[in-house]
Amino acid sequence: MPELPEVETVSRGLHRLVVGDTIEAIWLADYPEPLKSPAADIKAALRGARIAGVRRVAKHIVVDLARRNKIVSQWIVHLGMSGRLLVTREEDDLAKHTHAIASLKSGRQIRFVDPRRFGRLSVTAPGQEFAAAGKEPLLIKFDEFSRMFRGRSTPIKSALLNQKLLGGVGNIYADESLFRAGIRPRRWAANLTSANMRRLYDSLREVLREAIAAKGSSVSNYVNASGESGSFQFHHRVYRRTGQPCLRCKTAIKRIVIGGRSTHYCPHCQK
DNA sequence: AGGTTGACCTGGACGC
DNA sequence: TGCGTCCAGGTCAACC
Repeated sequence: MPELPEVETVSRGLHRLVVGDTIEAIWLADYPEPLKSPAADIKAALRGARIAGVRRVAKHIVVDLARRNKIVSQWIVHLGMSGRLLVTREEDDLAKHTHAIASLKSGRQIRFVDPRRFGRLSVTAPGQEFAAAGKEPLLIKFDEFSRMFRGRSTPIKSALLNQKLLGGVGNIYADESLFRAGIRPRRWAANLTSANMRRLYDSLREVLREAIAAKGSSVSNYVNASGESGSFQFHHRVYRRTGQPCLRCKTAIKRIVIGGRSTHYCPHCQK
């Protein structure tokens, strides 16, 4: 479900709601799937820790945990396809598929809910884990962006989704940025001209910024930490618009499969 | 080593 | 109502 703009929205909301609060207790469901770290490690890292901040790295939510004013560990949440991280009151009804609950000193709770169980929870030492991760699309310079895709024998759509290259781009924003750049998703990354690269770089950053401003896309159940939907789904130009007229030229939007992922594009506007 | 595929899950939409 | 099929915002391990 969540790509960079949705994870950014959840992180900001969580930060606003819980920064400075202290985790008093942690409950983990009695099965291992969502846990990338041993349950005992997660409990030990969270219990008694103060939340120094919440931020986003690629598609990960990182909760900085402090003891005696020093950040000593990071709680890392990946939402997978269907994960939600919600700040609730203690007495609020428990959603089905709630896998973890952190109870806060303020009386509220952070709940991790994830029907499909593709999401993951882990804890690491500060600074670890992300050294080898992909570059942030909103921070990377054009030269490096361009160099990253040069010589790759794979469709540009697949390269955009490769989290070892860029971190945070998923299926919606890959399709939307390729539409804005006028590039066919099946074009090989290696065959893009530098003008193509420039348009893709600008389009990707533009669509991500607009989506963050709209608090993300809610195509099925995505909600932020307060349970509110985003609105960027109303601004999608190709994603899940198969058969509908292109907003620029009226040609029917096509759906194909690239790397096992649904891919939407305009056969007239994208070359 | 880089690239591709299928497995991992639940649930909603749709057709019969 | 029910049953089958297809689809869904993402990764990974296992293959070539």
